[in-house]
Amino acid sequence: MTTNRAALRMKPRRQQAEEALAKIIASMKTGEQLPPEPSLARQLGVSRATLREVMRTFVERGMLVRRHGVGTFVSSRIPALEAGLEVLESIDTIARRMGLKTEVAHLEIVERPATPTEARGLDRPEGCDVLVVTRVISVEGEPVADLRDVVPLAYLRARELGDGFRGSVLDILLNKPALLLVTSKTQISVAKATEKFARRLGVPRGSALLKMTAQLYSYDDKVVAFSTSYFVPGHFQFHVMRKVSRR
Amino acid sequence: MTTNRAALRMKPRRQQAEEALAKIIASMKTGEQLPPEPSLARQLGVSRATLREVMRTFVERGMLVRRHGVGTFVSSRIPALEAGLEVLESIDTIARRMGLKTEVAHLEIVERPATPTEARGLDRPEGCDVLVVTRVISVEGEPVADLRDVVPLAYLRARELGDGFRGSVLDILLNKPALLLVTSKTQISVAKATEKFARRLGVPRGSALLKMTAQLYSYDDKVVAFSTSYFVPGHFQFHVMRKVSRR
DNA sequence: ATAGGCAAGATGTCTGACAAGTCAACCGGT
DNA sequence: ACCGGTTGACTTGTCAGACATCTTGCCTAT
Repeated sequence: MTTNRAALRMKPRRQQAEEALAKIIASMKTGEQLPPEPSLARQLGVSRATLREVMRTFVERGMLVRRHGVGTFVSSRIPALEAGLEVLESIDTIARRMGLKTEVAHLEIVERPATPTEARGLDRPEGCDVLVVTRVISVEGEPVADLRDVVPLAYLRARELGDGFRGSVLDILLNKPALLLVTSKTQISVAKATEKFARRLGVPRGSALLKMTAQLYSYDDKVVAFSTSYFVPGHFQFHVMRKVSRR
Repeated sequence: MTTNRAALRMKPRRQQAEEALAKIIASMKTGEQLPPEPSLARQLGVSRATLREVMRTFVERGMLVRRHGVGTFVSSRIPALEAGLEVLESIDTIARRMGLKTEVAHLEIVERPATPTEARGLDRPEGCDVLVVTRVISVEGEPVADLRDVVPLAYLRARELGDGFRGSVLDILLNKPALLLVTSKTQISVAKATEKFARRLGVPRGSALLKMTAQLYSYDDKVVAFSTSYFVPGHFQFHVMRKVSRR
């Protein structure tokens, strides 16, 4: 077999170098200067051209600043993405990284036709069949989020959510190699807790909730999932690193 | 004078190519394939290595997807940053782009020692002298945001805010070439309108507001400004494009 | 029909060179 | 002693060409 499976393909050298450089950056203080490109390339075992492509990604993320004729400097090490919004991750993944335990409550999994709002969010005809997963996520016993994911049946069926379902539809979608998810567009707003949400989240009725709605896009720009989340403030700290518009 | 001023320095070829490629991408449909690198490089008048660095930035932003041995494809054209959070812009700039008029009310400009909270946000000793600018921004007559910017006097003085001050401290800081601002870290949460905010923003007391606090960093990672903003929901739609964590 | 080989064409990487910017040390004239 | 320009070392920016590797589809031998 000449075609090798994606799973056991070796990492491209660029990616190896990227991880290695990330470690180097993490070990340096802010404002410190990196070694010159030629020696850094030798150190990482790649050519200067490849190294420069790698560095470009870090510049794009705002972690490195280059000054022509002077050098390359560590700008701000985004601290291993604590709960930053640049990268889409499931609450479960974030909580696990912070060493916290999550539980699922009020779990409800149904297959039914999409409502008009859901159809619009999915960019699909109204009434198309979708899988709807609703649940409340608790971290260390405290309810922190009310989540609803809507996915067309073509992408996910109810039976694929095994009994070990920990509440993350996203993690399941990410593990379907055929989908090749790329980006998510997340809208941010606020909402007041209705009677129902107040009861489910254990907060006073009318208290302010952080509301996020998101569309998950595959590489060909199809909407794979449409999700609505309500977060109880104070439990998760969301932040986003923003680039200053370049001159 | 052998050293030329930053203002009239020619754009590096990479940046020219970046802008040209952005236009090409914008003119293409999603999923469409780009020309091969060699011909694209010729078309843009740069070498393949430079073109690849440029492409890397678009890949990093999720606008291009590359498949080894196959080609490069247009993924999703982030629609010319409507009010996305990836790039830091002033409300004034956003509103102007949308063709709306802004006004400033309750403007208050004082120089005084920093409060403990402000000092912590600025990562400076408590009581250091700062410039504090507070105001309410209205768009088309409707109050939409209550803003407070805190800047150490070393970076900005009250007298630098001319009489034509349109409410954007950010735009003034961006136009100070010596600062070289790079990134901003913005925390997102919610708050309920207190008596004071309710009156200033013309909303019922206790209604939910979107709260953002941000630190503005210069290239050497000094905090140049610390700002707190309260947004009336519904007037601005904030969203953020999130990358899926790479495998 | 089908499996295997093969070649075309795409991205991935490397090498070595030169261009351009920055900074500091140096040096001559005042 | 001071000031101004020059030089040179060192950095990032860009280039050209070559080869490696991956994917795909065609084409042939079975």
